[in-house]
Amino acid sequence: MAADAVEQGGRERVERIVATAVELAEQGGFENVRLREVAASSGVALGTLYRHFRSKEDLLLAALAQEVAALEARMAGRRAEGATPLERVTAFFRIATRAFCRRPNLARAVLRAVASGDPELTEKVARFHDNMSAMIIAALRGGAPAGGEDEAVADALQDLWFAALVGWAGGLHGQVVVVDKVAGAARLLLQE
Amino acid sequence: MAADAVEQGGRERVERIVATAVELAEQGGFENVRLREVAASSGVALGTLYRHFRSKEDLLLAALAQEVAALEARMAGRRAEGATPLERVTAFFRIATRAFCRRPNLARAVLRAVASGDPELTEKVARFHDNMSAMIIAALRGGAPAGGEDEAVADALQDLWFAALVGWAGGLHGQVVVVDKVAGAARLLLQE
DNA sequence: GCCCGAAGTAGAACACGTTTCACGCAGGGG
DNA sequence: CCCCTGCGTGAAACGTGTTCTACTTCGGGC
Repeated sequence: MAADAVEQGGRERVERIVATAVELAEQGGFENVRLREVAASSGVALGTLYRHFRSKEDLLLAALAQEVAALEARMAGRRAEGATPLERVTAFFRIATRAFCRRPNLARAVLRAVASGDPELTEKVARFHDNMSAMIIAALRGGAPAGGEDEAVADALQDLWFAALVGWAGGLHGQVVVVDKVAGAARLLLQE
Repeated sequence: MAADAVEQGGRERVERIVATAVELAEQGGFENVRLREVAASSGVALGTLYRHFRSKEDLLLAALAQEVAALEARMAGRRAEGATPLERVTAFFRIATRAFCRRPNLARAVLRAVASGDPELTEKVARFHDNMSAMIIAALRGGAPAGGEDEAVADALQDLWFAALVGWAGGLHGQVVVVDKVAGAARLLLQE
């Protein structure tokens, strides 16, 4: 194949596919990501799409990976703000929630992919989970201490966050409630 | 129409439909619940099925409602076992988890329906949530006390349970881990 | 006794995820 | 040089959720 520069838009196929999927998901959520349209809009054949992604959910998981990477980059820059673990972890979830919910339709679509329960995707979901855990633990320990239950607390908070987001996605409650739920649980968990 | 007794099997259509869906879900999970087959197997037309249920997810939610009702009936009979709130709530989640995971394929299918994020189903999901909350709170307070944060704790534990079940459904971990996650969080939340 | 509307039926039709097939094209090893 | 392999293409095909249409049937109110 010709040099990358000759590719449409200069980006690799996979990148283009994911970008198109994100765009469609932003506009109309999960159902709006029609794979024929993703393929056509990315200037790619349907078969090519399926060569790189096992399923629609898999494709949306790639979008999630992008978002997590962006969040990681953002968190890497700053020192954790807040004097106590509770303050720091609350601040982290506030940022993460805002970032995630900024594009509601995309968020809902991605959430649905994560919750699909497809065993093919377990590994990727687990990777996402680990990345989040690392960030949460980093927020809990801001400086040095490293409490004994950090992992357990981080795990619980992440699960809580996920469940709250699913509730948000279904329209059960607003974005603020998501943060409040996690923050409230963190307060109890950290006994402050 | 003739008296109910003349209906096939003596059960109403809706009952038969849900029962068939449960059966198919037990055997092969979400994808195995093919609506044409549900209809045919229930001795009903496809249109009838859609007159009673908005979607496949809606149908599976009805199955969930059945399970919750069964769990409620079961819990209503016994007095909450355990001396402390922690013991009681842990026992409750052990029972609930076992009941839910007894038929893994059905459980996964139902979970997927709950997590679909369909706004049409929000109300039913909320009702399910409320029923669970009531049972959890009842377990927390076994006799009298009624701690101030009971609702918050119950809510957190339910969310945690849901997230853990999604992880279980995806194959991330076993049934035991589900109970352990909830129990561990309960231990921290209740400060014991 | 008759009519109406609700619920049911049979079956076609549509949309979209997914699979498959036949083929092209480039690059690298023999 | 030729073939082999891997990626890509275009299009057809399949299965299944969902919708639609035309027809039937039943029970209750006039």
